[in-house]
Amino acid sequence: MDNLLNELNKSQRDAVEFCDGPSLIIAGAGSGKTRVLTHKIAYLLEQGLPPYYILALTFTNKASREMKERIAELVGEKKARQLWMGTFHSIFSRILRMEAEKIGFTSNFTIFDSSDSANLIRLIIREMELDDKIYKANGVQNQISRAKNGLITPKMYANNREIMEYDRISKRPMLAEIYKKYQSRLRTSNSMDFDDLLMYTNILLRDNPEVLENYRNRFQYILVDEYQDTNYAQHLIVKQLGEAHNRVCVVGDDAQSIYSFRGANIDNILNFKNTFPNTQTFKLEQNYRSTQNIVNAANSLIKKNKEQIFKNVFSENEVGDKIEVVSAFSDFEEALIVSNQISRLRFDDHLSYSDIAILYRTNAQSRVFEESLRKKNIPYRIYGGLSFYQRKEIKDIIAYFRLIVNPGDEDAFRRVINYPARGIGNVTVARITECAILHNVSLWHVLSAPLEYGLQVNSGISKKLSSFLELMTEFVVKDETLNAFEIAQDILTKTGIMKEAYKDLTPEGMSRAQNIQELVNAVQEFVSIRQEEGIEDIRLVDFLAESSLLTDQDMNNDGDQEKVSLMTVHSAKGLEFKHVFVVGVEEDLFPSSMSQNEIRGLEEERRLFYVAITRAEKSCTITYARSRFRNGTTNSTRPSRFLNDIDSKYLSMKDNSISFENNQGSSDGFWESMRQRREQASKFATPQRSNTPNREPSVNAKKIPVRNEITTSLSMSQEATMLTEGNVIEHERFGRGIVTSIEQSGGNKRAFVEFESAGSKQLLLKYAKFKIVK
DNA sequence: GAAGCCCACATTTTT
DNA sequence: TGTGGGCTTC
Repeated sequence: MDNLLNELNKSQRDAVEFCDGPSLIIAGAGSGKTRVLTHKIAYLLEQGLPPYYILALTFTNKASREMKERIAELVGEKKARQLWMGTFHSIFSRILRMEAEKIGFTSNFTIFDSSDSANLIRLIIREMELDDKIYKANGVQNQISRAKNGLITPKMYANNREIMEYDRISKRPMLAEIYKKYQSRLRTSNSMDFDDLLMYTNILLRDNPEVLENYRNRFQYILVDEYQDTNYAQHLIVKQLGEAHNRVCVVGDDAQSIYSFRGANIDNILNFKNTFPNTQTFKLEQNYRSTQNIVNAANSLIKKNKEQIFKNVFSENEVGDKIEVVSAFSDFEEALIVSNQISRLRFDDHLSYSDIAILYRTNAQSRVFEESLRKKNIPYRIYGGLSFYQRKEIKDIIAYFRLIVNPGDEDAFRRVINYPARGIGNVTVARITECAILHNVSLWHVLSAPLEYGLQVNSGISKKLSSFLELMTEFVVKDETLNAFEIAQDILTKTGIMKEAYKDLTPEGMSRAQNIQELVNAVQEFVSIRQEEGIEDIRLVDFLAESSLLTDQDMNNDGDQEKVSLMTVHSAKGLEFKHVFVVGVEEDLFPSSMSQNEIRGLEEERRLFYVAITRAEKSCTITYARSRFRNGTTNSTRPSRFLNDIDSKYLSMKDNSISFENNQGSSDGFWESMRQRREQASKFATPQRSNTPNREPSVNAKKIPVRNEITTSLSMSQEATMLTEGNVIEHERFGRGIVTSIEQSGGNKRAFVEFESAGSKQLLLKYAKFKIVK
């Protein structure tokens, strides 16, 4: 245990050791927040608290995975695995599945992602014959989401005079009705959207005291990461579960709260002390990540915000270079300057490409950088954009999975019924929908008993419908016995999707086929990982439950390759790079024009800028352009007010002719800045080298190499039969490890292996993929 | 039912 | 500019 605490500084140790009441850990950027959380959990375990009594909540799967791994290193794989650790959404969807009947769902409910729910909302707006210029699907979705995050049910919405008045004034009086219909359609579908997972958890805990009591007792210690990003629904869950025993520890940094547009409420962290009386506050103020200059510059910026918890973040690292501020003539030149400087950083400062990031405010800005990087043969990777699970071909296949697991799923039904084309058109689907709404049943019900629900279609269509029903029923039946991988393969062949995908030889078609193959691989991997761990019965429903909460960030991002990272500032949160370029730092872009109306919006933008700068370890360059191509036209732009917020002693501004007050600037100033800009550009220019490594331009889309087909054989391999205690093996995923014991139970032979890097695992030998090394 | 055309539109997006 | 949705046409 000494060991455990010795790795921490004084304030980190204090935070870890305090376990007997509510605590709030304000963790400045780069102050070792994850370290504290993981060590705290390890400390609790060493104090004798069983792992299954600890609830640890994060916002991303990635964060929870990383934390689990680090805890496993401290206390061993077995204990780490027994923790209740995951994202809010995954933990509570698990609980909701167990308690589904109590809230009128069944445990196989499916989850609508944002585009699924936008589709349904769009459909409802059309069915209600409302003007979709006034009722825009995205806007309505946002409004509904905000209501749900605030735990306002459709009924409460309609009964809330203030909201109704607001909707009336903003000429959207039917919002309450749309919300009501949307929610009832989801229910008929036995489906929930992301926000429902939190809202229904609250409803479950509110209406079922015995359930609340049960989980209150179970979760004897609750930890929450990134508390500044919680919304009301999440806050209330933590409050309800935590207030019985009061052992709640939340970690966060109010200065990094950047998700208010998703319902995050910074007040949750600002007022945490009021929610849990006698809260002990700990502040982690030493930044281990960045140079003094970067930390000081960021401090001087964030000081301009009114609403914040006082803290004094400092660095004892080297002083470091000043932040360089570079002005470019246009967005194209900005990209050129940045890519030139990247070459210089690599060849002169010996940075690896993966040490470098380009951060921007909006995704649309990535394009010019892509082009200039490609021209210079600099490998890069773009984060964000369309994620794997959002691609049409993937969504369509997942829709089959969803419909089989949960035939009520309306969105899945719509996607699948005419894919691949089987002659069932919109008119027919509309008729089915009508019947379904009339009888308040799912589309699937109508399909299964068309006569009973009075579905009027001609005999040709009727035949097509019944053969579709037959096909789906076959899958549903098979799903009872086949595992997820087997049924997935069956679906792809029986529907002809696979055949069709491989027929298309256009580049897009081939990329689609590759994505489908990748999905198949993902299902296979999902099954085989669990089989190796000794779980035998892995169903489609399990795959779906997990994959519907995954995002692109969770996919194995083909290693830490030598690539420059391009991403929005939002998605850079939590990451760090040796050198960071913050680009497009202009008025109306950063801060965004949309968020300048209210002070709170502007403060959030400033926090966002703070997040951007504090990603940098060694050095940081801020760039802005004087003109920018946006939405089809070129506009002149001015430097961001945020540049003025940073104390100039931490900046090296090459272009001192810029006047922040005077937007236009004198023509002298303009030409002066042009001249300096030229100097700047030539300073960064590196002569083109013919022997640039990594010639291959990196591909923007996430194309994951197709793995070789792995044949899953059910009999043990030669290797497996020969395996004995003391053998060293090389496992496909876990790497090298030594066999500590072999156990025979039932028909299954298991090996307990201590891996060099992956920790101790037990492998079921008939599935495990490895080679004996000695 | 599918392709093609036109039009409106355009932050950020952990789940 | 470039994308996605909806409408029209064959």
